[in-house]
Amino acid sequence: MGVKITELVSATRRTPSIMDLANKRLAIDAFNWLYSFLAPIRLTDGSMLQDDQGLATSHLSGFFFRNIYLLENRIKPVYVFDGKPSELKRETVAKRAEARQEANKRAEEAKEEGAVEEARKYSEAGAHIEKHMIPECKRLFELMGIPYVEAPSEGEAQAAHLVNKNDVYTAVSQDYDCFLFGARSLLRNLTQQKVRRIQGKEYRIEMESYDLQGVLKHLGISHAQLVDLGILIGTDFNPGIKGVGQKTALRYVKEYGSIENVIDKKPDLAQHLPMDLVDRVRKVFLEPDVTDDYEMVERPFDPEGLVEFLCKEKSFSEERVNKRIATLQRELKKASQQSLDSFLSS
DNA sequence: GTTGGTAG
DNA sequence: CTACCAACG
Repeated sequence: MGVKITELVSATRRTPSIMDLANKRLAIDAFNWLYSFLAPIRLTDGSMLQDDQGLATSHLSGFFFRNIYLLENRIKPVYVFDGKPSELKRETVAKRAEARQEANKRAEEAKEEGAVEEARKYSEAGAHIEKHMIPECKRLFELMGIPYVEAPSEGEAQAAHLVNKNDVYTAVSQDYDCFLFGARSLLRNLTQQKVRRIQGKEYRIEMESYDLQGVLKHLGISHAQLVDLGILIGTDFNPGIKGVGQKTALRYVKEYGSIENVIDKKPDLAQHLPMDLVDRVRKVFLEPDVTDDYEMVERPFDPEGLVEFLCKEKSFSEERVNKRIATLQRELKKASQQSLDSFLSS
């Protein structure tokens, strides 16, 4: 879910075009995107797409088509996988697992009653990563020539580390947690940009880019204070204080400077926020568990291997897969010809 | 989420 | 060419 600071950062939002990302390397939070595929990529009744052995394939569909789109635009993705979750996250993880199980139970009931829309709604809420999906995603990335990095712990922390080392141009995730981990820049909504018109007005889900310096300047606080603000609202590592949202948290942090001072002035908050927990969560964000032990190996794009994997093993339509690979290769050829032309004429 | 066919 | 919608595995 991530820390809820949408309202606080919205004023600093920029909306780049996909062309701005050409030839840029991007660190993508793999689990974040994986979840984002599992809810919507389903049949009408809410069941997942699956191979002939009954294993879900929605993750492969999502990543395959999304990656083709990125490569077509000459974007260089690097996926970052989560490692071992922090001990502090255990409660959050357990709570979410429970909510998903509950949703899946309701989905089953709805399916039995023939309530298709209900079934779909609850199935989406019950979406969860299955064990087999992660090695399958990695295999897909290898076949598409896309490197990936294993984070020691949080993927977002490692992605932030890659940006701050200038190994990538930006971190990509729907969550703002990257900022708590100190990422210089964050990109959201990296999907195909489609316009829809309602009563003559154009609406689209635009890409959003933010930079940490801009956010901090706008809010008038430091990075450490942003972390405290997050802790007051609640993060994946602590529940936050009931009744304290983004506006209030910002006011507290600006007025009192730190959580210690907030608690000093409002002692009744202390029971919701023990200082030993605060210090542990601060450490998660300010001294993140990251590694320099990675390499971003770019392999060749392997069309035959992709067809073998997706179509032969995972029941994808050969026509659809081949078609998309063909248009990608056509686009890349066109792009390289254009850059050669402009080189020769300059 | 993305594709691709169909209707306007 | 756009809008809409079923299908995708």
